[in-house]
Amino acid sequence: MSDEPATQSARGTLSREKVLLAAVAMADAAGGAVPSTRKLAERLGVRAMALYHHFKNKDELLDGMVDLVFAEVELPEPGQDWREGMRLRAGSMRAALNRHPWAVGLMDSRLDAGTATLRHHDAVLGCLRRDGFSVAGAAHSISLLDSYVYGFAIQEAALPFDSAGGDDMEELAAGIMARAAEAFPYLAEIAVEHAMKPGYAYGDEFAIGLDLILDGMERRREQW
Amino acid sequence: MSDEPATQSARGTLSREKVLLAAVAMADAAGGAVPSTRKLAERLGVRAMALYHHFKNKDELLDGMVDLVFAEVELPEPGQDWREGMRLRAGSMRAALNRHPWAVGLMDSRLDAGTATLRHHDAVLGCLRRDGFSVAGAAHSISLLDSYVYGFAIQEAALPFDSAGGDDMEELAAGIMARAAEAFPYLAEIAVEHAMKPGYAYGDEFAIGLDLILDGMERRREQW
DNA sequence: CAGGAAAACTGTACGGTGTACAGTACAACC
DNA sequence: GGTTGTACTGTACACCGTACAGTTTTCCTG
Repeated sequence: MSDEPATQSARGTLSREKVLLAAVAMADAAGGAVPSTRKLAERLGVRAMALYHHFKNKDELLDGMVDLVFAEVELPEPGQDWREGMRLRAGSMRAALNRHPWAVGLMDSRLDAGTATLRHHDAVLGCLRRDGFSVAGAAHSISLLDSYVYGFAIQEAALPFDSAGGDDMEELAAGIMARAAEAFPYLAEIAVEHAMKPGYAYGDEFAIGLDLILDGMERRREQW
Repeated sequence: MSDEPATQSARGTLSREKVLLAAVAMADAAGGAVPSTRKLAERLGVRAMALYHHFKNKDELLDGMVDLVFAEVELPEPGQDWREGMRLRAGSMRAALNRHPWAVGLMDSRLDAGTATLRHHDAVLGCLRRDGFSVAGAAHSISLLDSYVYGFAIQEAALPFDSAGGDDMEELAAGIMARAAEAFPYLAEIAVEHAMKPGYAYGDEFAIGLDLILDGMERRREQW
């Protein structure tokens, strides 16, 4: 609706990068949904099929979008202590997945890693290897850390309320618990005594779990 | 194609449970994709719109499918040691997500937990609470364990080769590394010295990470 | 047993999706 | 200045979820 190509040609208006940036912006705005090819094209002032000159198919476009998310993640700097480096990049990765929640649902079906993704993993591996982790130890560490970060992002995305806190949740918990009554006593307990407490925010759990993992890595660093 | 309703009515052929079982079976068979309403209906000898008498919309059907996956997970038994209970249910959950890989991609958008899901979480919480974890400690533990299991399942699902091992991967790693050349030295190192070793299977990482987490929980059990 | 209401199905249709295929117009090069 | 390749457009297809309006069949009630 914005700027139609009218009858003129729109040659030169498109490029891989411009398409990806627009797609990410639209997905962010839409909350959790990747735009359709037609909507994306319209935003770019172009017809849907024009996209297929820059991407083999939609899946390749999704690959590119996910790679853009990885490109946003802060990587550990060369001289940095492994523990601080891991904490920073885990937090940065989580933040990126919170900014782009649509990426979480895409990750399980992405087969081709982009170059930003490869650079990301290479940097993380390097930080560990340079600080005394063996090859196997670094592999264990990355599998564990990535699983934790992705899984935490899934759970935050699935939360029906804002994980930063607020009292939207009290009514929700109350509703669930009313339905489930006393059939699930431990769930009721945790809802009442933990999640409904004033200062509660699920997002705070991230650092707690991450610290446990980093402690365990520290302890195993030499033996792995 | 199998048994069309011809001209007669197909009354009584449907029920929530039958629909869900068929949907899960079809999704499993298809690998990673949930069936369309039409395909699902055809398999049940019914027309697509008949499904909407048992489910408000497709999302509610997906909720039910995910709940069925949770129902398959073995729960810790009442008298069981927390550590053994957690290990068993984590392994069982991972196995269920491997059997039903389509569920992994659904989890980030499920807002309404089914009763099997609630029972699942209640049982896990109970196992921890009965063995000395505080309410907060149990909350930390569950957040961490669930994140790890879901995240690991994501990574297994995203793997372009079978995580149980095999040499499909050598060619793949070779291909990637040929493209990436020496731009990613640490990635190259881990590919050659770790992932391409004869006995390697990514799935083995699961137990290693899980043990680290359980150790950390043990250490924090009293102080949390 | 009659009749009417509720429940479980069918038929059709609408707007949306990804994308195959065949133009068409412009840019660049011999 | 013609040829060739590239980047776009137009049209069309099969498929998707589902709204809405029948059509049966069953079951409850008088």
